[in-house]
Amino acid sequence: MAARHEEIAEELRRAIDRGEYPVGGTLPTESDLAARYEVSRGTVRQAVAALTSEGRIGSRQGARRVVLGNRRSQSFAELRSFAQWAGAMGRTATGQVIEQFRRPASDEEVERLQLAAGAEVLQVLRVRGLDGEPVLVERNAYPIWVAEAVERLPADCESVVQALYDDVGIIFAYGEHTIDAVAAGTQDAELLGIRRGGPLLRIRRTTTTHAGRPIEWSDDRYRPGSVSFAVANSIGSNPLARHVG
Amino acid sequence: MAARHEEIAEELRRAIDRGEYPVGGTLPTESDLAARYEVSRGTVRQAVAALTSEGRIGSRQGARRVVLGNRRSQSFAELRSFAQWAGAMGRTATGQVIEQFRRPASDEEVERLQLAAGAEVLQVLRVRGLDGEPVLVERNAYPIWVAEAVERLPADCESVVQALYDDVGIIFAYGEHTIDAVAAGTQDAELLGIRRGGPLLRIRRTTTTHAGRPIEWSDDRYRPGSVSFAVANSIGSNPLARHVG
DNA sequence: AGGCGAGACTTGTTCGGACAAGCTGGAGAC
DNA sequence: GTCTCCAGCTTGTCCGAACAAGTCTCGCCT
Repeated sequence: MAARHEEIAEELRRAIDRGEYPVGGTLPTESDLAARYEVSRGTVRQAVAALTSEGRIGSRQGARRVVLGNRRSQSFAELRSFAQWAGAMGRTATGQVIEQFRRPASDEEVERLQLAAGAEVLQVLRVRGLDGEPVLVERNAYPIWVAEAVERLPADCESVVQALYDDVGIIFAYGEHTIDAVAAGTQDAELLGIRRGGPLLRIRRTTTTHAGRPIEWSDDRYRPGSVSFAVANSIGSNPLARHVG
Repeated sequence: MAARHEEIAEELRRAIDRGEYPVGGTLPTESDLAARYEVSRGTVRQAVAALTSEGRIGSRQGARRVVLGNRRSQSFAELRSFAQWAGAMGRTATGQVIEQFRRPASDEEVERLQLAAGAEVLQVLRVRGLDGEPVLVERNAYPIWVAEAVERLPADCESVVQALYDDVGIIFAYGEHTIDAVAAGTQDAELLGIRRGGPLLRIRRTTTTHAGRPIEWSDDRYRPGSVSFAVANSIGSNPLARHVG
C-alpha cells in the first residue's frame, strides 16, 4: 500500500494527464492542495517534489508552481528490463543468446564489478528483438555469484531481470548509465542487419544490489532509429552529466 | 548563502570524495549526523536526499545507508553551456556561427516552441570546438522574442547562454533532452571532419524559462568519441526513459 | 501612463515529535 | 553448526508550527 504522498503524486499526474492542469498553467497552492487532500503541507510538498524531479512541474520560491509538460516517467524496472518496457507499450520483446562463456575479467570489468584481480566473469552476448526485428545487441558481464543463475536460464529467456528475481531473488536496485554513439563493427552490423560503420547508440551500464554490490556490467548497442532516451533537468536538479570520451 | 541542508550535502560529498566514507561502506545514521551537525533529523534527511537522487548514496528503509560511488554531478548550467562545461575541465571551447537566418517554423518547431502557426524562428547553425578540434554541430531554433538578442551576438560568441543572460536577462531554467544516434550527413561530416555515414551522438532538447516558456529547440550532434552522457537511477528514482524511435 | 513600493501570497527551510515499517544481529533452540 | 525469532536499530511518513525568502499585484505618486 503506497504512502499517502505517493498517492497524491499519482493523482496529480492523472490530473495533469487529463488536462485539469494544462501545460503552461499553474498548480493549486500548497495550502489548497493540503486542504483538498486533507493532509499537511509537508505531505503535499513531498508529493509535488516527485513531479518536480520528473520535470513535469516547475517550482520556484514565491511563485506559483507551473505545469511544464505531461511526459510520463518510467520505473526503474521498466527501463532496466527490455521485455518489461516492450510489454508496457504493447510490443513483443524477444531475446536470443548468441554466445555465452566464462573467461577472466578484463581490467575494466574488474573495476566495474568490484572483483578481485584474476576473477572470472560470465560473458553473455544476446540479440534482443522488438516485434520480430533485431534492435539491440547486449553484452553482459556477470560476476560468478550471478553467473551460476544466468547459466541456468534458457537461451531464449524473455526477461533475464524477472528470471533472476524469481530464481534467486536478485533485486536490481541501482544503475549507472553512460551513453554515446559508436560505429557498428562487423559482428554488430551482421546481428542487427545494418551496414558496417553505421551509427549505433551505445549504453554502458552497471547495475547493483540494494547494498551496492555490482550484478552486471553491460554494453548495449541499439540500432539507429529504434530507440531514444529522454531526460529532464532543471536548475534545481540535473541528473544528466556530460563527460569527455 | 546556501541553506543549511545544502551545506551539509556538500560536506557529505566532500567526505565521500576524500574517502572518509568509502564506496561500499555505510554512512553514519541520521541521528548521528543530526548530532554532529547540530541540526534536526529532517534537515539531515533533506541533505542526504540530494546525494541519493544523484546516485551517490543508496537508501532503504530499516537498513544503513550505503555509499554507491563518488561520481560528481554537474549543475544544470554546466550541462547547458558547452563553454562552461569545457571551462570546468580546464579546456577551451570555441563557437562559430556557420549560418543564421529567420524562416517560418516547421511543424515540430511550432510544437516544441509553443508558437502560433505561421510564426517565424531564427535558425542558427554553429560548430563548437574543444581545444581547437570541432566536436559538436549545434542547430538552434529560437522564437522571435529570443531571436533579436541572439542576432546581436558576435558570430564567434563563446557562450551564448552567458550572453543571453547578461544582455537580456534570459534564464535557462528547465530542459528536456532526447538522446539517440544518427548517421552523419554531408554537411555534418564536413563540419566535423569525419566521413559521411559515420555515427553521431544526437541530443534534441528544449530549454524553457522559469515560467515554462520555451527559449530554444536544439539539435546537437557530437562527433563520436568526443563526449558521453551519464545518468544514475534507482528503484526509488529513475530520471531516464526509453522511447521507441 | 508608468514606475515604485508595500503588502499579501506563495514556496522554502527548519524544527521536534510520534509512529510506521523494514532490516539486522544476536541469542536460543534443535 | 544451523536456523528461526525477536528486539533493537534505522529509515520512512506524517504532523503542525514558525519563520525566511522570493514573487506578484495593487495602489499611490509623479
